[in-house]
Amino acid sequence: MASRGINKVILVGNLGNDPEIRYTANGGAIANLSIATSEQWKDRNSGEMREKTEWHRVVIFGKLAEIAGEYLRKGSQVYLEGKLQTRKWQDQQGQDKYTTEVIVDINGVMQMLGGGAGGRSGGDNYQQQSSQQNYGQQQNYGQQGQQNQGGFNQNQGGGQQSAPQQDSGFSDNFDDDIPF
Amino acid sequence: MASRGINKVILVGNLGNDPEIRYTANGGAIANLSIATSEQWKDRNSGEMREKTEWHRVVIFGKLAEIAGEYLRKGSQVYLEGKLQTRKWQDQQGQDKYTTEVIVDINGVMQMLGGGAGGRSGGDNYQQQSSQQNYGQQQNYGQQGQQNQGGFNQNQGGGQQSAPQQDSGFSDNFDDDIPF
Amino acid sequence: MASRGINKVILVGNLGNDPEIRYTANGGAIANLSIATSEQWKDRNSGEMREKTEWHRVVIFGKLAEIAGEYLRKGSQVYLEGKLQTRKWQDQQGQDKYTTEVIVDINGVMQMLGGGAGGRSGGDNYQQQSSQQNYGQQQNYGQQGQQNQGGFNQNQGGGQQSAPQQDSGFSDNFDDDIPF
Amino acid sequence: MASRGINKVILVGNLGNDPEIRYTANGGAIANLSIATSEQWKDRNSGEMREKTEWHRVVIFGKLAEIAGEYLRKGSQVYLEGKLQTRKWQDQQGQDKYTTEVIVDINGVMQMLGGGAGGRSGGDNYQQQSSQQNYGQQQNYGQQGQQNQGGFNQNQGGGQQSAPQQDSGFSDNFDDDIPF
DNA sequence: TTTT
DNA sequence: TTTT
Repeated sequence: MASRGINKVILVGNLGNDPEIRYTANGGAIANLSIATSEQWKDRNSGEMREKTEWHRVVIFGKLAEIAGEYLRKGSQVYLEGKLQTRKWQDQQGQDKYTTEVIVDINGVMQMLGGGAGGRSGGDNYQQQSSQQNYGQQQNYGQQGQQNQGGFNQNQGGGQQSAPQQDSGFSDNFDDDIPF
Repeated sequence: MASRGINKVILVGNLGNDPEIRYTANGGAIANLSIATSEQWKDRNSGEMREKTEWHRVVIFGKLAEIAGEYLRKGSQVYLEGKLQTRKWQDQQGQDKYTTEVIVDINGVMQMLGGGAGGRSGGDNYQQQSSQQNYGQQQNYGQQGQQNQGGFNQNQGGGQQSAPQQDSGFSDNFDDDIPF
Repeated sequence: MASRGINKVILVGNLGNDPEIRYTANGGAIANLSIATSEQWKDRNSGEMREKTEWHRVVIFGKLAEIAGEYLRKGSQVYLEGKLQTRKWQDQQGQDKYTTEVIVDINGVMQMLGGGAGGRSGGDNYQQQSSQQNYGQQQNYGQQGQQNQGGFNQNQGGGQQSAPQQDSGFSDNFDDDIPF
Repeated sequence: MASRGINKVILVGNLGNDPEIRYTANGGAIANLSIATSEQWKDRNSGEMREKTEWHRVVIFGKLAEIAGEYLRKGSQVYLEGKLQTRKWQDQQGQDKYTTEVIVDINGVMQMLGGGAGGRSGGDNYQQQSSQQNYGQQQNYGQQGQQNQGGFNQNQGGGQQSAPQQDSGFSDNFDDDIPF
């Protein structure tokens, strides 16, 4: 997982809608969130307060996606840490379009924050651990040996299926299942 | 304000106590916060969940300190962005002691988050300096106008006194007023 | 400048091209950068190393834009801190297009890093506004004149005492004082 | 690895000395770094430039520690991402002492940056992956005991399939594959 | 103790 | 289009 560069996004905002959850052929969860952050300032001419809201498209993978689907609702406040990714696609007219999203994958962080409309108050922070490229490796986490058994798979869900499934999902069916 | 290096801390946590507010001779506010962040994990041997709480000493200056004093309470959840700073001091026995704090000054960010015990739900994000007054400008950039006159002082409080006061406080009475 | 939410991007990457600099009618500088970050990983099936590069559109305002134009070149490595912003525009066919950019404005941070193709090694970190030590400078913000018209130029380089003083230091003596 | 709160430190700075590397009984590497970040500003009274350097104690675990030991030198510039941790200890007089460190563990990030005195220019970013299961371990680092004795070696280099495989890739072919 |  |  060596990389040249840092590509990090940190958002604290509220969901504009309930999360949209879908699954890859391999059972990996993917959650799409629309997150609002807003800024207010006093207009220098009118002296009135103005506000601008920025909407962020967030795509969450794996266990975090499941948690998002279960606990986040329209209005929920959430902390998210991910990376920027731009994907190209064609609309119905065959026109090239580009969409930039915040990807919260196995390296990302999600923390539910209190006070959202639909959210549970308080909230836990989940970190998927390990990195996107390591999927294959995570697969075996806790499978043998003593150490850390119960490590990843427990965090990630049931019977060490979760991460692996997801991984397969990503590598095998990525093109078909995920629209970016 | 050129600098070599980046020194940034980002915390999301809860106050262990009400903020302690004090003022410099020049009226600048200083807030001391004790912030808890905690981590949970499953012990690999026992399989039990374990938890560790880390306590952070946070020192906030200026307008943000005033806001902290007014709106944050024991239990409040808050987002903070500041920098690390270690100061040396002597205890009563003349022993050297070092304390590392997270400094949230004019470059820092504070955002109250919903759901804290004492906190107001929801919460606004305050950034001490500059900034958002200029957002309108960015949109208009190049359009001019007299915009943002009164910029900083408006952000910082009344009659452009705030930041200046604070500034004086820091430069003139720093040694006397602030114990680090 | 209260806001609900945090919208923060941190990038460390290399410029794909020389910065493109332009100026507003009021003399405010704007720099457009194309920044690459890349990830490498070992493919779990083939065992081969794979790499994916992400390109980021970065727009820098004000004094930082001037510094970028002067010191950054194709290949330079840079640390950037800004916010996400998506703008809508129409192409020649009148089709709606959306572009997401990383905005490095008066709240942003830029630090040149050593080792880039075109960059000088070493490098200083510039933060557009103030910092704790700059209190005195901020002091005068908005106090007189048409300051800050034209977006950033006044905050950052105009005739004021405050930030400008500091800025003058940078803009006037940059070549002499700063070794990169 | 659920947690309440975010505890994140981001540093870009230079090493004041060569890294100090040690190993746990289980072969896990631990690197201690002393990292400088500095700020400059123009004194508002004297008009002179002033500078303040902050020194950060950084403790790196696991594979990243090995890489630090191999590639970082006094003067090297590095990007680090970790968490704050304060530990209590007694000096020879039995006095309680507290030391706050930046912990770069399996959730941390390290990226070597170009231009350092001892560093090779360029540099790759390493992310250890995986997570908080290791927190308990960090407490024991170097002391051994049973838990995570060896710190990360199990996660990162022991007999497991998962992460270790990946790690092997890096440790075995590092010199050949990675050009820094 | 670094770096500029 | 960068970098390694």
